[in-house]
Amino acid sequence: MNRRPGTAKAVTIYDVARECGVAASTVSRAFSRPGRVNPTTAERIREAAERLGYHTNPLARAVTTGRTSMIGLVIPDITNPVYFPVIRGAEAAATEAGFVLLLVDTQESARNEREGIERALPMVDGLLLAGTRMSDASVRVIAQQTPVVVCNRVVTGVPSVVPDNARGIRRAMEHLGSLGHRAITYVAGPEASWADGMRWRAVREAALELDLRAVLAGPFPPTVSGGSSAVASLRRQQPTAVIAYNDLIAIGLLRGLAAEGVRVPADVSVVGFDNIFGSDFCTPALTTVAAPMRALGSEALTHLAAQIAGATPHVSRPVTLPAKLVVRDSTARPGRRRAKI
Amino acid sequence: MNRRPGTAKAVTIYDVARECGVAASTVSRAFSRPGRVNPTTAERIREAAERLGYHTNPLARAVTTGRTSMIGLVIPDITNPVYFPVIRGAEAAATEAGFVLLLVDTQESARNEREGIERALPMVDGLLLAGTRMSDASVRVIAQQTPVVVCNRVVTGVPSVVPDNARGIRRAMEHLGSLGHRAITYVAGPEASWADGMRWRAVREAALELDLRAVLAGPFPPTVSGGSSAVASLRRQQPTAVIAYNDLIAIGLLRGLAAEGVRVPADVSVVGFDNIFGSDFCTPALTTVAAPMRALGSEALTHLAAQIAGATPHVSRPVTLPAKLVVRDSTARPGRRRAKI
DNA sequence: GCGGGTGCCGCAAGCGGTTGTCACCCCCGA
DNA sequence: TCGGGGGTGACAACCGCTTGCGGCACCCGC
Repeated sequence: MNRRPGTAKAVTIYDVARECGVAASTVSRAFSRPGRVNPTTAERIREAAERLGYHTNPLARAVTTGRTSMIGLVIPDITNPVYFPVIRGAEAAATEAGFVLLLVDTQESARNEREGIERALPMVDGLLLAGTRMSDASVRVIAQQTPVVVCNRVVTGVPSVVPDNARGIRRAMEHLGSLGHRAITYVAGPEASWADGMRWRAVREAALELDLRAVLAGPFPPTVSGGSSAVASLRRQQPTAVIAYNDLIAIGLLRGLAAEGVRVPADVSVVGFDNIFGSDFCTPALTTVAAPMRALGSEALTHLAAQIAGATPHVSRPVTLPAKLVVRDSTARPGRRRAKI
Repeated sequence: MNRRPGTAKAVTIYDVARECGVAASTVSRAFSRPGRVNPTTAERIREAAERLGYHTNPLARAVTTGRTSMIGLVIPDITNPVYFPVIRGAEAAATEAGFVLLLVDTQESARNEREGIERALPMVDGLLLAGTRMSDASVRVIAQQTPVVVCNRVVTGVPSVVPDNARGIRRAMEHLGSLGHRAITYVAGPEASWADGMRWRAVREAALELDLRAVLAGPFPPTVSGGSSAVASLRRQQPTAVIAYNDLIAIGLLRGLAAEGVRVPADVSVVGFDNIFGSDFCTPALTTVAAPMRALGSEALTHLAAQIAGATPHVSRPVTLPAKLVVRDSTARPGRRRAKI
């Protein structure tokens, strides 16, 4: 460690060893493999280490063991509120499991993602891919090089943890159906998104089972402004109820609709997806399908840690966490349409 | 690198060296110190490295050089929307400068913060403290061990980058004053917060200069529910205008006020702080003091990188970035009070 | 033709730990 | 009393890369 002048040189196992008259290897073992060294010696070493302020250097350890105790967290857009709880969940589980998180924000770019992963790869024990934009094949390639868990998407052959969106959508459709809506428009997110395909399919299936009609609008960018811009295209379809790809779009919809004088929920009901920060204090408060994002993060990380520890990854089917419908103020019985939209 | 069975062994400088008949040290130099080796040899090496898929192992490098190319990003609460843009800014600047970010979420706990920093310390080249909860003295202690930049707070003796909150508040006070408000209540955040003290002081000073009256309410937790709970204590003071410690409190205020039938801005104007995600789509849209958080993050990281590269930290006074007032719908002329609050 | 630069590259010693191997000691049982 | 075995701890090699030092060519000028 070439510390800058003025900063003390880090204390090493050799210092500790000298201090209490044992070999460096004994010090090493005292920490990495307790039981392999006499309890009293170990105690002496531990005490000396404490006194000297010794901390084992994770980097040096990593060179020989190949294990860094770091996990790469790959996020498409750290600015997207959906990911906050998953980061938090992952962080908590990581410190719990003795790992530290390396952040890779790819800014929604596949190139950035590739480069970021490449840069992180040599220094992490595993990768947590939260909403990756890569192809299934690419993910599988990565997964062959290092332990990987995918979060919020399923890639066959790679351990995945996802919310039970189908069920959440089913609940939303039931809710809308019971309110008296006959046709539901799904306002789609980005085409490349795995989740989008999944959700649209779930909407169609639920529609079939519940004897409703499913209509597609979009795709739109999964942002507030994307949602606002969707209003125009909705004008043709005159829906009484829409389910948006996510809350960001739903909120954009709310704003765009309000700007055109369309009342929510009186004129049109809107359901969001994700229950993000803010979905409760927009106007009207958004009815939304809530996935347990925080649990998703921690669950994914726990699996990853297990896999790193040597557990064989469990890939037969994805870990599924329950999603629920949060009913708030943006849904109601269909009213007399004022044909304004 | 003890890679798990099934994964290929990483290729090293020795492989590359053998491949093109030079010594390993030459390969090393070809990458770390171009110019120190013959251009044609360097090219040959680079080409062989490419062919073999060689990537220099940052960990091994770190062992000898003591430089890891990692920067620790310490965030009190990753779930707080204020930090998203600073993370984003820091991330962008980090990759720009060839660093990677180690995330330390302290969950608002000083103990977590201490432990997290301790854990991160041996593997980072520097620390970016965004809104730390530690004491000035503790921060200075850390800063003696490793390069540190503090973001969104000033610690004397340690390089800091902060928004020009005083000026933002001044603008807000002017705005409120020109609307006709005579007394402004500051709804305080956590007492331990540096920013809170700073803001309250700025409110008082601006009040003095503008011939307004400044009133203090609080402290309250800097959360939406904290803001809601502040409504009760506001009832006594009957303010016509409040400035909240942050947008979270302001939004809570909005909701609590609405629940009691108090109209914003007709009965009371509210100004927030931070311009977080959601402050534009709450109802009414929040007038708020907007700090350039993203710039804060990137600026702080840039300074940190410079410091790591050997620049002497510039601590005489904090780097100050402009803040501005975003006027939206939550402020208006004081109306006839309905004495409901 | 020879001494002295200079440019390029190899040697080997680390950096701070980990770990396989082996020597040693002590205790126990025969 | 002696042999064997288990428990401890030391030695040294090694992980992949960096770097000080020095050797070797080659070129220049006198």
